[in-house]
Amino acid sequence: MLTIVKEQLSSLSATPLYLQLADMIRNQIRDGGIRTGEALPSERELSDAVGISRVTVRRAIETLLREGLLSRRHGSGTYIAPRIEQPAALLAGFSADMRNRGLMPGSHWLDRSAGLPTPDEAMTLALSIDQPVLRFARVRMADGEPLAIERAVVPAQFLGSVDDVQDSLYAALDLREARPVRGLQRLQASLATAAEARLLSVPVGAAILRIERRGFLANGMPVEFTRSAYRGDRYDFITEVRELRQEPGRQP
Amino acid sequence: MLTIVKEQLSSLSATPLYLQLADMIRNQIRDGGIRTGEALPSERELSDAVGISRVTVRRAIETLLREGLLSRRHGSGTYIAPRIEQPAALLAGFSADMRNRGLMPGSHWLDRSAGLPTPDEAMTLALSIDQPVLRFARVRMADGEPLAIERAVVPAQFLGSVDDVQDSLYAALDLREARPVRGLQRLQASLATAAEARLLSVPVGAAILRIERRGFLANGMPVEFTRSAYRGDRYDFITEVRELRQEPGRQP
DNA sequence: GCCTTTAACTGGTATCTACCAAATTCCGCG
DNA sequence: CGCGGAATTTGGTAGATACCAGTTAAAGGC
Repeated sequence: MLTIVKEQLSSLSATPLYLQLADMIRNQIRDGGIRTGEALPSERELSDAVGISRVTVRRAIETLLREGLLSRRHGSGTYIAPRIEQPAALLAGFSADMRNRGLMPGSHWLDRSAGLPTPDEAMTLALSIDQPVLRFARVRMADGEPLAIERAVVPAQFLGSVDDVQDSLYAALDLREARPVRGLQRLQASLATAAEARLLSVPVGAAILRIERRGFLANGMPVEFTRSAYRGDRYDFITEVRELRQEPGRQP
Repeated sequence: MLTIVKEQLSSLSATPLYLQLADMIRNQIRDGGIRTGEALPSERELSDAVGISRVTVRRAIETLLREGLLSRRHGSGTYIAPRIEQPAALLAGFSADMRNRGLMPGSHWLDRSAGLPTPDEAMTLALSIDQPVLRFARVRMADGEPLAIERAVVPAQFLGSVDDVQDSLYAALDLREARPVRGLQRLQASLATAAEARLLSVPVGAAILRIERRGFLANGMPVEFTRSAYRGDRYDFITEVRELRQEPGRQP
């Protein structure tokens, strides 16, 4: 049973009502107040139980649908979706990714410098070849063991100097309000070169997962171009795919 | 300049108005009627140009925002997002994936049989060990060359018999209205075993991209468990990542 | 001339209302 | 008792309206 407390919603708050309601429902789902498969109260019930309009209730439900927490069936009701594991790769940087997996992130620097873009970097970052970029190359560790080599290139305009990046590139971009909200990643299986093998302490010819990521701002401007090489024996990449049109589902 | 033809919208049509409008705008963007960066007419303008309410216009725009075609700025306007390539892996089966890449899909069967699930198959498909499953194993080809080995397992309840699957597994599932709408994929780099090397005509120890996919219905029921081995030298996997909260973007 | 203020845009949230369409429930007929 | 069909309940779409909140550009004052 879902218990919605009318008094917890405030139209004076800065956050919109529909997000407040969404949070409320999300928390109750997380805290186990409602079992999976169980139905939510109908939109009309919710609406006048909480004293907000049905349209607003629907908006709240829609955000939760998009997160995959609920599923709707026309004519039947709105149900709590079965617990699903979150894909690890939700536009998280390496540090966040590792923490999600319960591992201790670490790194040591290979290179941190300013310079000019190579032709293909200029191309993918939509720069002219005289606009400076910053380069960050690190060996990334998980629980003290080398896991990946990461080489990031960022247009200098988005970061003051290379020293702004201490632990996390994304944290530094966040401060400048230049955190990417969208990314395109390319994954490929390959073999370790001699240099990579040495840095990752694996034999030459070991399996390597190469990930190339481009990060974009909301307006589409590219901010990040990162090429990584992950140890194939220690790392797997989880991703979620959906249909574009998310229509109401069926349920027996 | 965007030209919206009022007469093309019909409230009699089966598809809702907001989707009709979204299609209309989407087509004009694709056909290059409007340049990237350019602003759409304001919601109010659109609204009374087409003769539909602003709420409906907003719904149309929202679906295009989610597809990444538009970006909105509070107080400023709605803009065409810069052209972005579509991620190939949009819950497409192998055949559709290959056609997207401009390659001719093909396959030859290794196995097509009914049986009982192994313990880990039963686990991931949420079956008991006495519920029958169908197995499909194929070598997948692109333009006549072997590209991947694909082994799919589907609970028998979702397909009549193994003969229902001719070319495409997804087409067969579609007919029974059991097409997955959501999938979780796990990618890992690895090396070719002797058996794989023979089937894919690569040397033993070549780079292999292993993809494990679980497909789910809208209600969360698992319908598909597929393990594939792709040639690392011929295949790369493209994926898109987003922030959960998609808020309006900034633009200079 | 420049800077500040103000007014006129823009999208963002929220209301009430009406009706359509899919599922389910209930009831009466055979 | 079983089945079919009507009534009810659920979500889905669409409208008109009001006001709030950022942005931008024009109007005003210095």
